[in-house]
Amino acid sequence: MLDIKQIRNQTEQVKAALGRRGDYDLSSLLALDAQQREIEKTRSDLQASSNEVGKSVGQKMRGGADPKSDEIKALKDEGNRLKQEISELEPKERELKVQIESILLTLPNLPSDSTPEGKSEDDNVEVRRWGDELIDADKTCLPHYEIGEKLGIMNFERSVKVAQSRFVTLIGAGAALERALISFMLARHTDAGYTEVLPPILVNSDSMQGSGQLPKFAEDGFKCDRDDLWLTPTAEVPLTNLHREEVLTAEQLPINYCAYTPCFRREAGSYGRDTRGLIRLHQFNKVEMYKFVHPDSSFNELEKLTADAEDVLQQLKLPYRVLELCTGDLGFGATKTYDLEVWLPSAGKYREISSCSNCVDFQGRRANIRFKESGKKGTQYVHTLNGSGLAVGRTMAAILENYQQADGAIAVPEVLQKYMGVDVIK
RNA sequence: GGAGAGGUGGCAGAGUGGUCGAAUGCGCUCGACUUGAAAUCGAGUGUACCGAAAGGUACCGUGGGUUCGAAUCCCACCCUCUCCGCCA
Repeated sequence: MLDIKQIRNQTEQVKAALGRRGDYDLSSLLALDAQQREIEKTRSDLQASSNEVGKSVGQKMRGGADPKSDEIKALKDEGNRLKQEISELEPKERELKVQIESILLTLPNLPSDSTPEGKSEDDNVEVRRWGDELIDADKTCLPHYEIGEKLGIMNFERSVKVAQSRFVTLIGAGAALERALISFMLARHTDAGYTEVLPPILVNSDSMQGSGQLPKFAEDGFKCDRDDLWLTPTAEVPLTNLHREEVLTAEQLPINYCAYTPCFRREAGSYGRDTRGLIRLHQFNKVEMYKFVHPDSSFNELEKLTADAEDVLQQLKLPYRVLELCTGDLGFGATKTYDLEVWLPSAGKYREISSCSNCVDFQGRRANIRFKESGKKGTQYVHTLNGSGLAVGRTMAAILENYQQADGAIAVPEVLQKYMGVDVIK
């Protein structure tokens, strides 16, 4: 959520920054805000008078005044009159606040100054590449889902029977490889100083709003209606909300979490895309990294977070590139994002496998997560960052394709061998 | 799911209609005493919004109601705990 004060006081800057992402009209928001403030001022003055009246009645009564005296009666009448006036303003003020809030909740975060200009993913800027492509795109290279089905380690058809399309069942070495990847990633991150968390994966609507999924993206989520619970689309949701409505101390920061969770997405609006394989499923596994940090360090922390995600790919010796997202492709809550794309030889292109974002105070304000610096008055919102480290299914896809051997077997990446207990899948 | 108890400041805990944003204790900060520390003593110590400031408003789980006035009374809801039932 954006800061209404900033919108009010630095309107032109906010407009310009939002304008880089799309078309946003702030005039009605500002008008509502001005109205609300005026009503609030009037109401709180009336309230002060009313409190005065109440106090003086109390004083006189204790002083032995007759409750039926004209003096007391006059005060009560005055109190009633004020109450009447206040009660007329209150609903208006409340309504205005609701309207303002609902507009604020739909405004995306402001892009950072360094975020490149652009309309779509085509305008993202490549920052660097890493690794040699193990397999030439020219060479006959099977897509991961064909490899998987041939080896009997994944099954899509039966998953349709069990659930529906866009689900997978992993079997034998496939299931073991997925588990090995999760363990390996978590081990890597905990070594790097992240605390492992296994959070609830059903989350309530307040949590979904706190991290930015609601109200705007309700269509993307799976919901258990009877209970006001949603299946988490990403561990970012429970991790953000772990500290919702809290005031942390500056000494507690930074807080670094990593978490493995299944993730659930409807993938509405992507019916034709990536219909086969592990790339776009309704349910997938992900290891997420998450940071709560001091505002001074969040951009620096984004570089570290991205490096921690890259480290997983490097350990697995998977070629990848790093993109900085342009204004048109930036996620709703993010101010600056690096995407990691892994090389998929069957497609002859790089595919997103991680997204690392600095949300600055956007989620902190939404979820009311603050911190206090000793000696300083008041509180500040924490900055939050999230990054996949990594999407597990897509990592498996990359491994199957990049590590396939001439005989159709899959070499197990060295760092996974101790988790798998074998060095080849055939 | 059934029965009962309860939700008050960082924590513990008092407060059952008025001067209560809230006693007291602990914690924390500053000061005094001390060679230093402990102990002791003194002062201070919530958050948000409005305001240049003085100051004002709101907040005692949440939302409504009664009243001139609500932490306190009434209604609804939420949550937590204990016991029973069910259960990985």
